[in-house]
Amino acid sequence: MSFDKELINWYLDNKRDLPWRRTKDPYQIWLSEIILQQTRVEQGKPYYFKFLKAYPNVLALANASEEEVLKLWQGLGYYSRARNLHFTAKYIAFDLGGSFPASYKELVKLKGVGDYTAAAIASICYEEPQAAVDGNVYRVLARIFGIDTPTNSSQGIKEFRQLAQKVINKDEPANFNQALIEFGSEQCKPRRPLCGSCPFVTTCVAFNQDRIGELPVKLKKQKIKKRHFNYLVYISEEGKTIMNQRRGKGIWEGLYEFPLVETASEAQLENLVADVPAEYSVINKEPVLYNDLPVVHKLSHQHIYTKFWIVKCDELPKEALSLAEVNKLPVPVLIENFIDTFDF
DNA sequence: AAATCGGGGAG
DNA sequence: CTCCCAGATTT
Repeated sequence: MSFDKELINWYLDNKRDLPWRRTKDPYQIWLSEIILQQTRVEQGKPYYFKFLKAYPNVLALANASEEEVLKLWQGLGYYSRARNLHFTAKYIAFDLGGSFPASYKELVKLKGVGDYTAAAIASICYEEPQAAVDGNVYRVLARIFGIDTPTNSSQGIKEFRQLAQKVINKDEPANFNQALIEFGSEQCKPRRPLCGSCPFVTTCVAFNQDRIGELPVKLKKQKIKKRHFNYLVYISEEGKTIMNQRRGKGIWEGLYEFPLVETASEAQLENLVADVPAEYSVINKEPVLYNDLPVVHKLSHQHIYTKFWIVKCDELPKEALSLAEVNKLPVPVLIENFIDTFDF
């Protein structure tokens, strides 16, 4: 039997009952695909339910505020996804009259929708034969067809997409694409794949050449940078504090945090006070270090060593917020964890 | 072409 | 600890 039909048969016998597999509504498929970018299914599920409940359709999402969307996205990471999701919802609702783009060519123009996501939506919702190549697909194709081009190189991206496009089943691209992804996730797993029950074991190049552990090939990852964050947690007598929104490029764009003083190395009280910006001159008492050991917040490309400094003061500017107001703001997990453990 | 952007689970 | 997850965008 041909590769595509064998794969689809495997899928029909083994596919999981996932919530977004019960619909072909482009809004719901789009939402699920954005949430699942670089995100495990089990991590994304609760967010999919939350978003669908809060925003049942694209107009509801379009009518929300960006801050509200970011708050719902809090904890999922890669927050540009949430901002692009909201931007695109407004574009579809208000500029396209609420009707979703219905082809790969149009879908890929949407902000936050790249090659993979456009192909996924086009195939699942409209049965357009466009290969959706994600991390799972790279792994399956690299092993079965014995391809050692690095999957994250320009060559590899082009080569794997061409191969996927060549072997796709054009009669049922929705099933084929999801089958390839599901197969990579559940059968041809990164470590210890289930070769003993694999329908392609006789033809799989990697298995027959004993190269399962070598494929797929990925280029080395970048070095992790260390950063030192000092958060000034102001507390007024009426229990209010100061929060700022992160602007510009960089991590956590659009999220809120306490006034931040970043230092080149771990700060001590003496060199910290000298670095406190003038706009926080309301300080009338010295910062008191809350955590003796810096909290290490580990991201995929940087480690953030964090010290929280408590600054008790008589009064704060009008923009100071109560704890109830703080809890409505979207914040990074690092800040959320602090707020949860600190007794205001 | 390479860097950047989160957080968490698995081994 | 390392790897990687239903990738996209910017530099």
